[in-house]
Amino acid sequence: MTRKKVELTYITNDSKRKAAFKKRKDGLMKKINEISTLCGIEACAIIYDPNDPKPEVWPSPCGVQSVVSRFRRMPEVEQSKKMLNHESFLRQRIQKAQEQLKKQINENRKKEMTHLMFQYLGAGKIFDNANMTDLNDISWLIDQNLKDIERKINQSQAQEGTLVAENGSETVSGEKQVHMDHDQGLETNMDAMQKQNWSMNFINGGGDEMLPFGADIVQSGLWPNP
Amino acid sequence: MTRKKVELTYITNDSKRKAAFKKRKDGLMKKINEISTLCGIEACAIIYDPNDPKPEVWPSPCGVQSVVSRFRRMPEVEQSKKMLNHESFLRQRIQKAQEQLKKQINENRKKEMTHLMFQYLGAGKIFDNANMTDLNDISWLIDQNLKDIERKINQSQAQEGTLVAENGSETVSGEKQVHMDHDQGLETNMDAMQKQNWSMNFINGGGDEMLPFGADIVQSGLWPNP
DNA sequence: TATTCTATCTATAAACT
DNA sequence: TAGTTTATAGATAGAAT
Repeated sequence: MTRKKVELTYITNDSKRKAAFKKRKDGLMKKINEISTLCGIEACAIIYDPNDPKPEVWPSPCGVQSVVSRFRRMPEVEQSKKMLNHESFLRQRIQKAQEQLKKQINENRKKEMTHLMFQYLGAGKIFDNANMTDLNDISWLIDQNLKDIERKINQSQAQEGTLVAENGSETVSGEKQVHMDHDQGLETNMDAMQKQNWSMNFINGGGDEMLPFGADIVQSGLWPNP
Repeated sequence: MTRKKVELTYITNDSKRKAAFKKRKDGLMKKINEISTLCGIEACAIIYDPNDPKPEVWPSPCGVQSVVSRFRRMPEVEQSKKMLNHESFLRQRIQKAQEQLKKQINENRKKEMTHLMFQYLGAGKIFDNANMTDLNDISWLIDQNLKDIERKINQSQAQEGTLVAENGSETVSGEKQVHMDHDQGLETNMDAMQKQNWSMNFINGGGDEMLPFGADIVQSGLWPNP
């Protein structure tokens, strides 16, 4: 019952294509009207229905003539300079997709390492049979988590500063406090999955800096070079 | 915290307008690309950023030239014939809005009358101090409801036809049955609102014929005539 | 200022009339 | 076939970075 994600290819079914055309043409016209009004810019669109020799245009035949002649007045060289044509449009989209993919790979790696980290911690084992890359990443991950906790503690201390001072005690160093918590965590026998959940929570809640790994995977031939 | 419904007027705030322009231009280009691919049609768009003498075009300068020259080859008279220009575009939108308004007014009237009807029924009063129009509408409403119930009874009888015949008894007339139910309903002391809910349920569930009232209200000067 | 994020609005595919 | 309805995919305003 879930609507599909619209595959971007020619719709072969005649009636469906016709229906889609009508809807999308209307939507497009609405959008052009909106951007023109909202942003006060000149724009036009021309759309040909293959079953009809007369095109649909916006904003009006005269408006189109005006925009088109302005377009034609410009020398060919200028035209192709900074313009967004079909090719650069596709480049743009590919680049965006690459960036998204990169992010996703990074996210996946992060989760993987978090999982691995707590497997080790939960089992009370030492990191001896993990490979070098994993160890580096886990190390980085732990550092990030610590920094995150420090940041949060500093924040809450800033908020409760007056309260602490009234008790007459010195403010404890955020960093020391954190390391103690972390070490204690190593000794408990909490279920690994629970820990992971907790971990994911504060990772997602805190800053989401880019991990240092997996950043160049997408450059290795899957996509054409821009 | 709720996002506003975007008022369709020029955005005066410079940075907001610029941001909106970028987003909407990208969206528009994506849409043109999609309709062109999905429906296999020729189309082009030209958009001028006032801060940049070079327009953004789709699908490419050459593609635009091609579509534009095809457009220009057509005699002026033909151009303005069946085309959707700015004016007819606005007409279309106004007409749509009018139809929606008409529907909404009708819906409101329907609910109002249903409410009124059950106020009377619930209080066990006669319809003596209601005005003529209300009485007509309530009457129509009741008729519709009765027809709806008959239809449903006929349907279920058609389904259970064999079962009834096996019991050796004659099938009771749907209409008679209905009237009895309705009369009994008049004598009970059910809470009026409960009845209304019940009423709304079967009204919405059944056929939603147009009520005979309120249909011409929007014609009385609020909107320009198409 | 530009980019990213997210809550919300809008477009529209699919089902139904 | 064309219009209507409904639920989801997609666009985007406003906030955060």
